[in-house]
Amino acid sequence: MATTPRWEPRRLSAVKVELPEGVTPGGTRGRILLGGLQLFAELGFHGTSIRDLGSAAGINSATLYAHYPSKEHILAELVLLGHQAMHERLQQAVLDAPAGPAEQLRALVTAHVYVHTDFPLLALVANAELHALSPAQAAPSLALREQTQQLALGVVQRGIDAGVFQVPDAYLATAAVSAMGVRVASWFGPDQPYRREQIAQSYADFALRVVGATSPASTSPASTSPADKER
Amino acid sequence: MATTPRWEPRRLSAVKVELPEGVTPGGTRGRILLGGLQLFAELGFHGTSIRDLGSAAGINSATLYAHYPSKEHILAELVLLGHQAMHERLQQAVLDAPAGPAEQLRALVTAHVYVHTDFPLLALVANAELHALSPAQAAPSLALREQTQQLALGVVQRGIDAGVFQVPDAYLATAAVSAMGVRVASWFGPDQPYRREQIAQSYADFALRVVGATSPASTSPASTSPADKER
DNA sequence: GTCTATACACAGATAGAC
DNA sequence: GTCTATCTGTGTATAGAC
Repeated sequence: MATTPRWEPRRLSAVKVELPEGVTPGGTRGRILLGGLQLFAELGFHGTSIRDLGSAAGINSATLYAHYPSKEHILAELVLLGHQAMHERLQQAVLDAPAGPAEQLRALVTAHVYVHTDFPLLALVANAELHALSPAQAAPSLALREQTQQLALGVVQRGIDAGVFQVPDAYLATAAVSAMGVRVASWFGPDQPYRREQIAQSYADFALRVVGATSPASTSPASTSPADKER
Repeated sequence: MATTPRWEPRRLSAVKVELPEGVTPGGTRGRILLGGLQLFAELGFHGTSIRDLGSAAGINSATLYAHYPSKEHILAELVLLGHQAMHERLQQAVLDAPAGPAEQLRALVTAHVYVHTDFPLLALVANAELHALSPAQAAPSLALREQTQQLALGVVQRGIDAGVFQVPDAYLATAAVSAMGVRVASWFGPDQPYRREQIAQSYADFALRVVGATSPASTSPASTSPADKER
């Protein structure tokens, strides 16, 4: 058999297909982008054909080329949007937070979780399909990623330097905290019992515990319980 | 341009391409499996052609079909090997550990990190390419995955029930701890300054902090620093 | 901008000789 | 088991009419 039927199990729950406010282009270009978001998240870049993309956007595959010069350009735009949204929100979170390292880390992790709960498809595509881009197309996103990582690393390092975080290595702690949030995009959805606020608060508590925050800026040492338990 | 040249940036550091002891078949079949491990990790299942697989194994692409009935079967074997290795090692770690929840969680996280540092390619393929398998081919791996998750969840829950873990929700804590280890496969390699033992110990410390272990079974509250710092 | 039609490289897989 | 040669569908992308 030479064909590849589409029996692949869904990679994500039934999540709303949407992009951050104000960045979705209007008209056909917007529909192409949203279709690409869903398909790339579900089947991967190489698993998605331009005919798939055309169908999802309600147009013939040839019409795609009136809007994007290649399939790769569609992915590149999505990956960049994802990295921009991440960087903007984390940077704003730190800017809006009180001055202490604990408060800033809490703000950072909260925003990190929210990006992954609010735009799980975009986060997944930006992370998992970045490797399918050419170096030139990936470069802007990689630069943003580096900046975002430095932002988080800086918060942790300043907490250590100030003596309010008790953790031997800033990088390992940052990597661990970052990993927690990234993974949320893989399981968050309407078919599980946790609300976004609850996950964000719990994960912020976890992060402060990981870095060994002496007087955690937590609302309570235990947060809340899930809306309903079925796990 | 209708062709797709292979300029994709590498998804992983230059890691040794190997499978757990005793599971690599001999001869050509083994070379096919190892070649598939490298290629699927680097380019993804859909990004790898059967001609790529043949070249990597040093044979003609047609010869593949004397060993596997389809390209998908090669991936299926790799994904299953990955899930088996994970489940066996985590189960053994818990069995070998002292009885307390803190000691068991430490053993679990240590083993979890080691699987990801010792077989990062296999862990990546098992996690990231599982979705490319048909439901029938994915089923055994999904069953193992479920068992492994229950193993970890059980350790955390027993710690909570025994009153030695102080965390409001077992599932969120387990998901967070699991995420930390999974991500290690994406950055561990010879080009970074951390040794596997150091990561494992730090992450076990992090895990005990996340669950709020009262008297942590840690060797020290601070573990060690990296061999050399360049992060 | 959108379509139909099509070009042409490559995909997975098979036939049959050795 | 391994090869050469080949089948056939699908891939990305383009040409040209409307």
